[in-house]
Amino acid sequence: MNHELFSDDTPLPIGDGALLLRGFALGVDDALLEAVDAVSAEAPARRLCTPGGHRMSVETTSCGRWGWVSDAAGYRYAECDPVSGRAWPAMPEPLRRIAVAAAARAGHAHFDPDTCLINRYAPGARMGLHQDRNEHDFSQPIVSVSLGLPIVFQFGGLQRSDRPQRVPLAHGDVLVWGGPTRLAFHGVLTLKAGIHPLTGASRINLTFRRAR
DNA sequence: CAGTAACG
DNA sequence: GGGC
Repeated sequence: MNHELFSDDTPLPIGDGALLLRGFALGVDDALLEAVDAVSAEAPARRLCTPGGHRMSVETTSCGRWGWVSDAAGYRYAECDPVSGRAWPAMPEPLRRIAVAAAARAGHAHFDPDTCLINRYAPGARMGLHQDRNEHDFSQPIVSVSLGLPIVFQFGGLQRSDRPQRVPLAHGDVLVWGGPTRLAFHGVLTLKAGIHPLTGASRINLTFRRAR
């Protein structure tokens, strides 16, 4: 029996222009987590507030030219970390490489991310349905890397009222969406408690985008 | 509404 | 768990 025939890396379509690359980051997971630790040492993750005044349940930091921030003034990209007043840490090469490779695998040959949002989920943390729409160029896709504990991703449509499909995500999975679904509503359900050998009691999500 | 609460 |  040739198992090569059955262990293919064919991207799984989850929508029009939206693909799940199962285990795509598995070979470089250690390097990614090491990079996340380095970024977090320079720009510690913190819980942001939404414009509506609610504290988000995830802990957020960023690297790259731009960092995603949210406060009473709204959602936006900032060149400096508002906590330190300094520029965000540079995007570590292992992070950039996996994002560019995943985008290419999904058919986006010229993805050039200038920001990586790092979200840490502890048990009980979640992310409600939302659109990534603070970027300037919607022709560039979104690349999302899952590390650590599994979670259920929700991928909806272009309207909040569209019922999202549920996609279980595991350590090493990578999602790429763009084109017709670039503005699709998405989120994740509440993280359940567990222990992952590499991340312990948490899940880490890396979201790569071209902000400008 | 990148949110919570209340309610079926 | 899903919609407002």
